[in-house]
Amino acid sequence: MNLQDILTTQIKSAVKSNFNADLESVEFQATRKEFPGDITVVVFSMLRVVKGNPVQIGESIGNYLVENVNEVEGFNVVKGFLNLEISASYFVDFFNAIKDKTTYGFEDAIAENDAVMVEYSSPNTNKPLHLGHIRNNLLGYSVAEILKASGKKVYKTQIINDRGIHICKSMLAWQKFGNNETPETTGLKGDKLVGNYYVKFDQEYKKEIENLKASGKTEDEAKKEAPILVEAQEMLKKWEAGDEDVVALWSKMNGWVYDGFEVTYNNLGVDFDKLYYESETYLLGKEFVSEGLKSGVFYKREDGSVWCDLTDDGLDEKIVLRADGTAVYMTQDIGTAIQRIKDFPDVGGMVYTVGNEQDYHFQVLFLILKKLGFDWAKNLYHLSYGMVDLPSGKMKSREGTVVDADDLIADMATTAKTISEELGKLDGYSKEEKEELYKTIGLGALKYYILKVDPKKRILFDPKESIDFQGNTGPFIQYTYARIQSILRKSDIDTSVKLDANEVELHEKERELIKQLQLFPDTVQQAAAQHSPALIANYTYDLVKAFNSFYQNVSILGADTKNEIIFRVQLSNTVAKTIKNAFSLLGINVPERM
RNA sequence: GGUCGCGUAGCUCAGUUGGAUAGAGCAUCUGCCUUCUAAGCAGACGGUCACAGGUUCGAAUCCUGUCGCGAUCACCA
Repeated sequence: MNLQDILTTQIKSAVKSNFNADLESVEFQATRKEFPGDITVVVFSMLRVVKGNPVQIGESIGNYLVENVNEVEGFNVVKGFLNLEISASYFVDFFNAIKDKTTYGFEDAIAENDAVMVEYSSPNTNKPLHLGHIRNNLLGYSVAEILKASGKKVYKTQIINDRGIHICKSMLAWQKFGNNETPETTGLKGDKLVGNYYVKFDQEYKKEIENLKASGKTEDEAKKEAPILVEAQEMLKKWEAGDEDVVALWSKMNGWVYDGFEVTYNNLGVDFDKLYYESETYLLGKEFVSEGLKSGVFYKREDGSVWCDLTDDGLDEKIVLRADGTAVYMTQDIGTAIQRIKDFPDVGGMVYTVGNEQDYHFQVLFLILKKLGFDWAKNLYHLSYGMVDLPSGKMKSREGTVVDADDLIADMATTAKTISEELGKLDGYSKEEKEELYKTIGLGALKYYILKVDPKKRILFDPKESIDFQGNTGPFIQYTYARIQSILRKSDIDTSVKLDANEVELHEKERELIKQLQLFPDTVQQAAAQHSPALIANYTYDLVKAFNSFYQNVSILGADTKNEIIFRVQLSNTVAKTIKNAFSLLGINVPERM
C-alpha cells in the first residue's frame, strides 16, 4: 500500500483519538531538504477541524504515529509542518514489491473502461509537414500513450484534409508549370514536390494581383479576379462534380504526398489505428443537421442557411449549413464525430489535438454535440496547444518561412553525430549502429524539447540556437539510461533476488531514489487526467537527476558488501526500466550505449 | 471592441486540490576524470513571481481591475 494511504488512515485515527475530531483528508508534501524527514504533513489545513496551536497538534499527531505506526520512526515539527521520518525497511519493502514489474506505474486497460479516440496530425495534403506539425504529432502520440498507460483503451486517428481549394492550388500550379515532374523524375519526396507547387501558385497569384492593380483594379478586386485563382476555384467545382481528369490528378498528387508523409511519420515514430479522409466525410454532417432542425437545436434562415443559436451559452450564432446546402467545416466535424462513435462503439470520449487558434471552433462543436443529445459529448477534450513561432514570426508555407520536419529531424541527428564523435565512446559500434544511435539521440533531443513544455504555451523556436543536448534534455536522460546499462553489462547480479530490510543499509541517496520511484504511478495518472506529457518529462528529469547524484556519490559495483552491490544494481536496473517506460510515453527511445 | 490563453532569474522552463526561505537547465564563475560512461557530479552568482487592489492564519497559485504579448470573433478550413 501507498505510504500516503497508510498515513492518511493513521493520522485520521490520531486526530480522532487525541482531539475527537474527524478529518476529511490529509495534505502531504515532500519534506524540504533542510529538515530531517521523508514526508511532511501540513497541519495548517487541519485547523478548521481541530482548534488549537499547529505546533502542538503536530507534536501530538507525531507522537501518536511513532507509537502506533511501524513505518514512522521519528518526527519533528516546524511551524505547522509535521516532518515524518520513515523507516528504511518500509522503503526496502516497497522497492522489493516493484522491482520485478516490467511496466511499473502503468495500469492494464480495464475492459469496462470507455475507450478514448485521440485525433492528431490531420495535415493538409498540399505541403510538407513542418515544426508546427511536429508539435502536434508528438503531443497527440504522447497523450495517446499516456492514456493507454493510465488504463484506457485508445484509438489513434487523424482526419486528412485531402480536399479543398488549397489542394487545387497545388494541382493547378503543377498542371501549368510542372512539365510532368514526378517524385521519380526529380528525386524529391512527394510532399516536397507538391509543396513546391503550392508555393509556385502563390507566387503566380501575387504577380497577377500586381498586374491587375497596375491596370487599375483595387486590391480586393485583384485578389478576387486573378485568373489563376478563378481557375483554381473552377477546378474545385469540377472536383466536387467528380470530373474524371481532375479526380485522377488529385489522386495522383495526393498519392505522392501520402508517400512523403509516411516517411516523415516513420522518422518521427508516430502511428495511427484508423485514418479518416475529409473527401469521404465532408458531407457526413448533413443528416444530423436536418435532425437538429427537427428537434429545434438549429433553425433555418430565409436564405436557407442553417444556424445554431448559442447566445444563451455566451457564444455567438454559428452557421452549420450554407444557403446553397453545402457543408461547412462545422458540419463536417459534427458528422465525423458521430461517424467515429458508430465505427468504434466502445469509444466514450475523444481528444482532438489541434492548435489553439481553433479554441472557439471546438468550444462550439462540443456544445452543439451536447445539444444534439449525445452522451459522449461530455467527454470531448480539445488538446489545445500553442503555436510554434519563429523569431521572424509565424511560419508560412506559402512564403517558405517554415522549419521543415524532415530537415529538422536530420539536423538533430547530425548534431548528435558531431557530439558523439567528439566524445568518441562508440568503439566497436558498426556504422549502421552508430547511425541508428544518432537518430535516437537527435530525436530524443527534439521530442523532449517540445514535450517538456506545457502544451498550451507557445514555443518560440530559433533555428540559429540549436536545441541543447545538456542539462534538462532528452540526451541527458538517455545518457543516464546508457550508463546504467553499462553497469548491468558489467555485473552478473541476479536481479530477482530479494534482500530483506535487515540485509541492506539504506544510503540516503538510495532512499531518495526510492521515494522518487514511488511517485511514478501517480504521475502517469495525473499526466493522463491533464493530457500533459510535460508532467512525464519533468518527472523523468527529477528521477534521473536523483540517479546521477547517487551514481556520482556512491559506488555501485565497488560497494563494501555483496548485498550492497546486489541492492544497488537492482535499484539501478529499476530506475533504468522506469526511465525507459516513462520515455516510451513520450515516444522517445533509449540507447544501450552513447 | 467582445471572448479565450499567456506573462516566474539575462535566456528556456518547473512550480495543479492556496502552505516552510519560489526551484531546475542554459549562460557566467569555482572545484571534481590512475575507481562503474565528465552528454556527468558538487558548489557560487542570479527574483519587486507584469502591475495595483482584494479574500485568507497563509497567495506565484483564488477574485477584481490595469498593462503587455498571442489567438479568435468568415456561408475559409
